[in-house]
Amino acid sequence: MATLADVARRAGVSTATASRIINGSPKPVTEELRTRVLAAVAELRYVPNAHAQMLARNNRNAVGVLVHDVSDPYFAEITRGLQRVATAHGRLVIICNTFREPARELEYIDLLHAHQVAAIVVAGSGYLSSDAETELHDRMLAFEATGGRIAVIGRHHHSSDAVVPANEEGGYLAGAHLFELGHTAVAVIAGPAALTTTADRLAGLQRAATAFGRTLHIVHSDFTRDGGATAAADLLAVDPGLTAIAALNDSMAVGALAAMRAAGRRLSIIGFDDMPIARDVTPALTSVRLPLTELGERAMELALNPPPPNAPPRTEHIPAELVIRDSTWPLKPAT
Amino acid sequence: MATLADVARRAGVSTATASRIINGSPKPVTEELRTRVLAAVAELRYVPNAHAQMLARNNRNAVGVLVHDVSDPYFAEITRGLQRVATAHGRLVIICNTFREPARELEYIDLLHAHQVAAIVVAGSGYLSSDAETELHDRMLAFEATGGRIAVIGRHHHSSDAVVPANEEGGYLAGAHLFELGHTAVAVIAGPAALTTTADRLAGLQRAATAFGRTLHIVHSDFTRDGGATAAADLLAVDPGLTAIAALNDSMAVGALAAMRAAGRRLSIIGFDDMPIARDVTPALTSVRLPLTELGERAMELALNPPPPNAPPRTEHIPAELVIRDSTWPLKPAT
DNA sequence: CGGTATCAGGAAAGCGCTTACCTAAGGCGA
DNA sequence: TCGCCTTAGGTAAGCGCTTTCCTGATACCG
Repeated sequence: MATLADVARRAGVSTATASRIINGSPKPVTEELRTRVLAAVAELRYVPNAHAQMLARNNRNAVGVLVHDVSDPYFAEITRGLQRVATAHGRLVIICNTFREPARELEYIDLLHAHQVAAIVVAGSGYLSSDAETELHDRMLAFEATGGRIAVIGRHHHSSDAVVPANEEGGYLAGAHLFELGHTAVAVIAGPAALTTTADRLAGLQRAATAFGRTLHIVHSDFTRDGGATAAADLLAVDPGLTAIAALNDSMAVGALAAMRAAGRRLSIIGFDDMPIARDVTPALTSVRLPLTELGERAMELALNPPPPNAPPRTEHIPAELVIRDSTWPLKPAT
Repeated sequence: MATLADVARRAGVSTATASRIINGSPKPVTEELRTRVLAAVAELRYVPNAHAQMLARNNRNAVGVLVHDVSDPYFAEITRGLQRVATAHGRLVIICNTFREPARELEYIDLLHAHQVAAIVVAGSGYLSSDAETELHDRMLAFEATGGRIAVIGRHHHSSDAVVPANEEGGYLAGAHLFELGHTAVAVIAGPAALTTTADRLAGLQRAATAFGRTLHIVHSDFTRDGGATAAADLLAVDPGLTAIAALNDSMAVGALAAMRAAGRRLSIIGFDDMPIARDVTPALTSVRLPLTELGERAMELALNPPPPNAPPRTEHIPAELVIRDSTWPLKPAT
């Protein structure tokens, strides 16, 4: 591994000069030396050691991202947004996949901290009052105390900058839509009860139910397609009178659609997030749209642009929007 | 930012001792000091500086991954596999999104090199004989020359370890399937002509066409859902006699399905990759399955387990498999 | 009781870079 | 001609760690 010293020796200059030339420092240098050094760099295939640079310069250039699972389209979409703006700022992005294990989140926060990242974006639902969650919060504070920046997406930490998707409002939108169509027997396929995202969306749905004087049949699943399919199958078996289902994300809605097809039933169904798949299933899925990529972009912007000193944490609300397609229709009075 | 020296001072020991205790070195230390140091660590919220550690230890622990686009389900799936085994080995994964720009690939290779990663996995199709491609190859060699390991997925570099999906065979499978069903007027919606993946899959299709004494109508698109939709719409307009379409990935197949629906036409259609969405569209998509997650896992294993010295590069072939669903059917003779 | 083996802990030399500071050589005006 | 300011380049002090080697103290042996 060629070092700067090798380059300097080969070019017959000091490491100081070599360093200046390679980094294009403002210090003037004769053309002669410049070409010699650059030639040495090329011949030795010299690549500077980033760790040494970080250490010497003491600047932070990378940013870390914590996601539950990159291969989940929900996070993939968010990640895309995060990466777009990070790249635009010339930042290296380190993506950490927690595989939905809270313990891994803690590990990764420290790891990113150790790697001197400039900022950490924590994406994805938090857990309702768990030990891991407060522990995480602690570490986030510790990281911020050392000058690092934190932005969270959809978490309920009110000490860091946050972009918060309108989960509750979205839930309301979904519920209101179904009730306005005349449905009375509606079930909700929710995500894991421990997640704040589940809780928030559910709260909105409940608010709609109350407003319309209705009740909801709630079951919990796991936000996956197959989980949604199973939940829907159970629901159809247990509650034959059901006319509509609200799934708390599109993956589960798609699963539910498959289950309904398998059971030969047709219920109105509404999803959440409006992921790309929504328009390609049959019937095309009505969904509560959340601009995922934008969520990521906003969060990265918060993370990268430090707020004025001693300002309170910034919060950016991202509205939800109902996208009506073919999977919901008015309930016809029983014939 | 607390340093080791701070911890040592606070615990009243030397940095050497502090370092040993924190890293659990085998050197024996009195319980007394151990607790003092650990207490200092906790009080100061000390997190070691990973850059300094890298520099001092001179070991490489991270691994880099180059993908065209994480949010593309194809790469998301591969990335998942990569990450699973990297995490199992306790490695930090740095994912670099090239946004399909060859120039960015070069940049990132150097960046990962500079960051002293232990290995780089280059995922995703290469370009047929472009300058950027040979340049990339050069840099890969330079990286390997410094002791770094490289594994490529589906690229035609025969100097590094590689896992190669059976693109050609898969193409043949797709073609043979369509021809066996009696289709004669079949079109192919290919990816960008410059990509090796396109070329390989196409070659297999051509081989099948030759074997069955048929010809193919080929159009190039961009591997995206909307690109596929546009291409299919054009195809339907230009060539009304078409009875089957082979799309070179599932995204385009899904788009084609949508275009056909819009045009009120029903042709047999076959996709490629068997991504999760394939079973959820209507009709469920027949597809040439490539185990994407496994592709990623294999590649990371190659990258992490160095081969015996001076052995030739290893190549792992991953077979393709035809998954027949509802989107392909026998051609009924025109009535 | 001297000598050596054992042990806990510290001093200090790097790891590869950046950069503040210094030096030597010209160039200039007076 | 002298003194001083540029200018081009070098010297060396870190950045925060790890680790080799060393020291002083204690234990153990004959």
